[in-house]
Amino acid sequence: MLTERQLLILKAIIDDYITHAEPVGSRSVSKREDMNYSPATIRNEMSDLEELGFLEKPHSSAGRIPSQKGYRYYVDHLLSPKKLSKKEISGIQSVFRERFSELEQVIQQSAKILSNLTSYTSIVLGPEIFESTLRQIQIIPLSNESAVAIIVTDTGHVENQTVALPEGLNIHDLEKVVNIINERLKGVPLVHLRHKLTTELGNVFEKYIDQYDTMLSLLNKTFLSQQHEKVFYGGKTNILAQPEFHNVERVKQLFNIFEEDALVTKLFRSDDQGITIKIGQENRFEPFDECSVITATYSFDGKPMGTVGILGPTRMEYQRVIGILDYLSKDLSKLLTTRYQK
Amino acid sequence: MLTERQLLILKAIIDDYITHAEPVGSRSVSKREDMNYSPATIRNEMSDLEELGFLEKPHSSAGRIPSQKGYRYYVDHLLSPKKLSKKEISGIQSVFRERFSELEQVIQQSAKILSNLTSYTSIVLGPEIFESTLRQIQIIPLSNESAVAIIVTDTGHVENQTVALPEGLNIHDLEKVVNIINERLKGVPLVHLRHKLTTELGNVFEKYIDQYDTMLSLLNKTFLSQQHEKVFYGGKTNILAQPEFHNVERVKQLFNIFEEDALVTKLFRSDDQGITIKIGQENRFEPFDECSVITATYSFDGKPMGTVGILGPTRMEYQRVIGILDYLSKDLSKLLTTRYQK
DNA sequence: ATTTAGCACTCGCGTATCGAGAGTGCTAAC
DNA sequence: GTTAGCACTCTCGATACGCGAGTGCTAAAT
Repeated sequence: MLTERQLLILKAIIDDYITHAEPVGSRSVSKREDMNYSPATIRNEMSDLEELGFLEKPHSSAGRIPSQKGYRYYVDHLLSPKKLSKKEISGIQSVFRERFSELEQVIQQSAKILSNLTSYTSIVLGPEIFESTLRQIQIIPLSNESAVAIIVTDTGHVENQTVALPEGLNIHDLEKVVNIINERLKGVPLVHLRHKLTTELGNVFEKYIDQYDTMLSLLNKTFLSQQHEKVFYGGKTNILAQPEFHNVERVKQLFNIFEEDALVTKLFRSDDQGITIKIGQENRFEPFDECSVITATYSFDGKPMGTVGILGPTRMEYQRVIGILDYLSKDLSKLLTTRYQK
Repeated sequence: MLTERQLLILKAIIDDYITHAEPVGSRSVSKREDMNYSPATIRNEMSDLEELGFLEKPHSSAGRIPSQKGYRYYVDHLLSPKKLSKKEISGIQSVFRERFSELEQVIQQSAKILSNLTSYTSIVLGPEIFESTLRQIQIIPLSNESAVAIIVTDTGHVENQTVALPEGLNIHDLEKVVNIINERLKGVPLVHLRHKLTTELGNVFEKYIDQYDTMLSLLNKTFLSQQHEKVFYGGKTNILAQPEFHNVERVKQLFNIFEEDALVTKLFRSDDQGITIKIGQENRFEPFDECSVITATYSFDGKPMGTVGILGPTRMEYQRVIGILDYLSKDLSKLLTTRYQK
C-alpha cells in the first residue's frame, strides 16, 4: 500500500508528465506548491515508486516517467473528476442545438467536436444497425437483370445494395414478397430478419409464390451483407502532433489500421456501460502500445447502441477526456431517445 | 532545341533518378549500355542541361536531379509508351471478372488494384451522380415529424436523406406528389431535377395539391443536398513509403487534405478526355509541390463520368502509371457501358 | 573541334570527441 | 526521518575530421 506522500508524489509526476511530455526530475517535483520536501526526499520516494513498478527511467540520468502500471493506478485511484469548462460544455451543446436532420450527421459532428475539444483523435462507432428494427424495404428494378434493394430502419438509417436478379424471376412475385415483408416484419430487429424470413414467412411464401427458393436466397443474400457498423472519425491527424508519432513508420501503421473498419471496431467497441479506459498494452495491439483508448457507450431507449472514443498517447489528459466523453455520450443518448421515441 | 545526345542523357538521368531516388552523377550515366561517352563529356552536357533548366543540383557536389521543367519535357517528349506486364493486365482484369453487384464496389476495387500495382496512392472520383438520371424517388415516413427521402438513379446509386416534415403536412398529398414525380421525371438528369420540378410540374401540383409551397420547398431542400461526388481511395498510406514524405509535418498536411473531399475533387478532377499529368507546382497547391498527379477520365455511354488518378512523387514511374491508368479507365468505361446500357 | 584524362576543389555525411546540463544515488550530517 | 553535498552517469548539441562522390577546369589526345 502506498503512503500518503507517495500518492502525492506519484500524482505530481504523472500530472507533470502529461502536460510537459518530458521525464520529471526530483527538483521540479519539489518545487511544486503543495510539496514541502526537498529533492533528496523526493528522490528516495521516486526510487521506491520505481521499485514498486509505478515509474520507470528512460535512462539512468533522466527523470522518471510513469509506467503503464503507474497510469493504471492514476486513473483508478488518483483521478479527481474535473468539471468541464464552459467552452467545452458549449462546444458539445452546439452539436445538439443544430437541428441536423440525419442521425449520421449528428454522429459525424460529435466526432468532430470531440477531436476539437481534446485535440486527440476521436472515433465513434455505430449506431449499431443490428439493434435497430425494420421500417420498410423496397426493391427497385434497374433493368431486367438487376435491382436495388433498400432497407430503411426505424432510426432513419438507409442501407442499400444492388442485387443481380436471377433469370426468369417474376417481378410481380417479387413485389408481392416485398409487400408481405413490409406488412409482417415491420418492427423486427434487423438481426432477426433472416431468421424470421425463413421460419415465420416460409409457409406464407410457399402458398403464394412460384419461385420460392430463388426468392428466398435472393433476400437472404441482401440481408446478409448488412453486417458492418459504420465508423466515424474526427481529427484523424490530430494524434500526429504527439511526439509519440514523430516517426513515419508508426504513422503508417496507424493509418493502415484506420483503413480497416472491422479492426477499429474491434479495438474501440465497448459493451460495458459507462467509461472504459485501456492503457498502452492493455489494448493488446502492438501499434497502440504507447496509446490509450478511452471509450463511453451511448444508448437509445436504455439499450447500448454505439461507442464514442478517444485515441491519444498514454500520456493523455485523462480526467479532461473522461469528463468530455461522459458528458457527450449522455447527451447523445438523450438526443437519440427523444428524437426517435414515438 | 536539344541535340540528340542531350536527349539521350536527359532521359538516362531521369530514368535513373526515378528508379533510385538519388542524384545522378556523370560516371553512372556513362556506364550505361548505350552510352558511349566518357564521364567528362557527360559532365559538360549536364552542365548545359542545367543551364537550360532541365536539371538542378541539390548541392554543389552531388549529382543532378531533374527539375520540374525536366520532368515536363520527359513526359511530353521522351516517354515511350510501355506495354503492361502480364501481372498488371491480369490484376486489372481480375477486378472486372468478379461480378460485383454494386457499382461502388467496382470502383472501390479499381482504386485498390491501382494502388497495389503502382504502390502509390490512388484516388477515384465519381461516378458523377449529376450526370446520372432519376430512376425513382421514395419517401418513407419515420414518425409524424420526419421521413427518409430516397433517390435511386439509373446506375443503381442510392442517395438518402432524412428530412423534417413541416407541421400539418398531408401525408397523402406527399404520396401523390411522389407518384407524379416518378411518372413524369423518370429519366431526367439529377442536375435538372430542381429546375424541372418548379417549371414543368408547378402547374400540375397547383391543381392537385393544397400545400403546394411547403411541398416544393421540402423537395427542393432534399434535392439540393445531393451535391458531392464521392471520393474513393486506394493505398492511402502507400505514399508514406516515399522519402519525400519522411517528415511528419508533411504527412499531416497530406492527410488533412484527404479528409476534405471537396478539395481532393478539385485537385484531381479532370474534364479532358484521356490522360492528364500535373507535375509538382503545376498542381498549384503547396503540399503537392513534390508530387505529381496523373489522371484519366472514364466514361459511361461516351460521356465522361469520373476520374481515376494516381498521386505519387514527382519522381514517379510515369510510363508505367500512364499505361495502367489508360488501360483501367478504358476497361471501366467499357464495363459501365455494357452493364447499365439497357 | 571534339572528346577525354587528370586533378584540385567542394560538399555532405558518418564518426569521434568533448563539455554542458540535468538528474541520480549514496553518504554523512542535521 | 530529512536534507545537503558530491561524485557519477547519461544525453545532447557543437565541433572537428576524413572519406567518398561528384564537379569544373585545363590541357592533352583524337
